[in-house]
Amino acid sequence: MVTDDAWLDDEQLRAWVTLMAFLEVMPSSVEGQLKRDVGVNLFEYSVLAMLSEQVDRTLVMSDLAQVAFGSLSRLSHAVTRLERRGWVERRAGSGGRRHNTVWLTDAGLEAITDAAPLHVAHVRELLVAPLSAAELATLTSLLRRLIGAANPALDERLDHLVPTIIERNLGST
Amino acid sequence: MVTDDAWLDDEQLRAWVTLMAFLEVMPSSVEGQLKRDVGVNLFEYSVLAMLSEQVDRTLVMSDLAQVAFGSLSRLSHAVTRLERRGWVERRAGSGGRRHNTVWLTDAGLEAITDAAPLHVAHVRELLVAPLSAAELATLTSLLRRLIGAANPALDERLDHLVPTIIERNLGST
DNA sequence: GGAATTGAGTTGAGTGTTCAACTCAGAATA
DNA sequence: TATTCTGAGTTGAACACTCAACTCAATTCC
Repeated sequence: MVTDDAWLDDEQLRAWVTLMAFLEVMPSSVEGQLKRDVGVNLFEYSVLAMLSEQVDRTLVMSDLAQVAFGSLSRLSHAVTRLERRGWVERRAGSGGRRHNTVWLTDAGLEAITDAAPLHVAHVRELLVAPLSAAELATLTSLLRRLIGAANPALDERLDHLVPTIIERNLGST
Repeated sequence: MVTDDAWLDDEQLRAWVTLMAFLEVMPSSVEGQLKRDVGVNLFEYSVLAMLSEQVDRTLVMSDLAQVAFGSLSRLSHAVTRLERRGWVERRAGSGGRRHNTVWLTDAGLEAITDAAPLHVAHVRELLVAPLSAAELATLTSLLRRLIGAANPALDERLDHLVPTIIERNLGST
């Protein structure tokens, strides 16, 4: 049984079921908090957050899609929604019309500034508080391994992305 | 900085970004495999799988919703779709009309039987292969802690659910 | 310098999920 | 026995995401 390559043993099945539950519960908790407190979904929040960390509050569409972990199409729809609220604006990109950029408006900056502490508090409850520092580091490295198996391209991009986000973030504290 | 309760330190932020990426990549990989190979989404697959592990291939709607980690509404819509394919049927529940049950048809059993090996192979690649047995156990317990923080009710249900699924599953090998 | 190609971004249709409103049967209360 | 209440399930509208088709500008290639 244990050596049966076609099925999963107890421990593997336990892991899989737990992961299923995790994938169900984690996003819905985060989305719930953001919907209630800010009125945006997680992806829209990421878009606003990534823009706010930029000195000129501006990012090229395709770059923004990468750092927010979404497709270009998804971003385009999201930007349309955020535009309707007056939180971002589309602008012709510098250096030719080949690139479109998104700019975070003053209202958008205010929105994300108000939202961030609430969101961070929730993240602390959800991810930081339940685990010790060592456990958190362990979790991060295990998740990275799984990301690598599922999507090597994204995994490699994370090598650059994560330090970038962390570095930018230091300026905001 | 490190003691600032309003923000996240580097390691915490790294963990959060990694988790965001993980929540993006993991479901889409699983959904992709199922869509391609079986033509169902993950939730529909779970519904079929949970029914197939039942001796009478039948489950009450609300119980099925629990074990497949979805809301009753979501399940109702999913059952409608699966019904259209002839893979499940709604039946009046035993003992009064208070409970509706879902029954896995022969065609549905065949579909899940064909699908399972492909799905399991993908799970092995995604979750089992990249980690050692010890790491997998560690991951499971860390995820459980996070589930507990996000949704204590589900966490408690998992205490009963996981052994039940594992036990049923033993019969199918 | 015209034609095909490529890359960035948009759009609309189709699909699945959520949310709130609804139905309906069985229990409880009077 | 009528009335209210509760729990299970369904339904439809609103919304977000995906996917494929499309536009348009910049490049490349004869």
